[in-house]
Amino acid sequence: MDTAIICPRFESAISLLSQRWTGLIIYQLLSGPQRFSHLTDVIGISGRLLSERLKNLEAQGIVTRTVYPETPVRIEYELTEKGFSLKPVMDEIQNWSQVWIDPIETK
Amino acid sequence: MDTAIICPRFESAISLLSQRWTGLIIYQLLSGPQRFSHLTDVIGISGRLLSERLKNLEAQGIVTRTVYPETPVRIEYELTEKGFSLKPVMDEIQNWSQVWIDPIETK
DNA sequence: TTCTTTAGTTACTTTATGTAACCAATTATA
DNA sequence: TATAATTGGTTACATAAAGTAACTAAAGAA
Repeated sequence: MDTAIICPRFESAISLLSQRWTGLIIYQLLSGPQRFSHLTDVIGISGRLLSERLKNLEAQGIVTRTVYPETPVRIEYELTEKGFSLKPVMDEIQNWSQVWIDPIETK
Repeated sequence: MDTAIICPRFESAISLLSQRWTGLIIYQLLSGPQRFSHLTDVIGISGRLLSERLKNLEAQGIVTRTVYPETPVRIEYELTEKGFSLKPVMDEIQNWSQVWIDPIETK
């Protein structure tokens, strides 16, 4: 019985990225702090799910939420160091996609 | 209106990895060809979903399926070059997880 | 007072996933 | 000959997650 077990830390990390939208949110935030409505526009996610995902990412220390009490209120989401350090992962996904994904079928 | 659009190839790649189990299956197959039942055991995925995912990965040219008509039949799943070239992505996820995931809470 | 804007939330429908029982093919065993 | 064992699935059904669209709170502007 070759019961080679998968590294729990890897499993935890991949379960984060396996959650729908999470990878895209992090990727998008790599280009700097952004507000809620901008994220919905650019990513194409609904407010309901974006709200849920951002709360989750905040709870995991990947994203911070900052309130600017202007009018109307401005709230910005930004990657923490932990979040930003996912850049090499995103870069490799980008690299792979440039080589292997046909731009015509793009899903 | 800053309608910066997300690269469609990146989006396509991340939607692949955002599908539950897909990342783990690819990661596991990086260590060599493996059969159906071994994958269910190691990954902890049900036969129903493993079957679905493998068909999908095969259709995308990421995995091949080989039948060995022994007794009982042996069927092996193996990464293609396209699949194997996701190794750098998996390596970076691994790296990140070693630095940022606390082994105690592991999800 | 009514309107706008941002950042959400709520209620409801549709899709994806989890679970467990079942099936076909093939050979070994009683 | 009938029964069992093994692999690689599939089917049917229950539960969880995601999609959709309407709604809300806060706060200043018209």
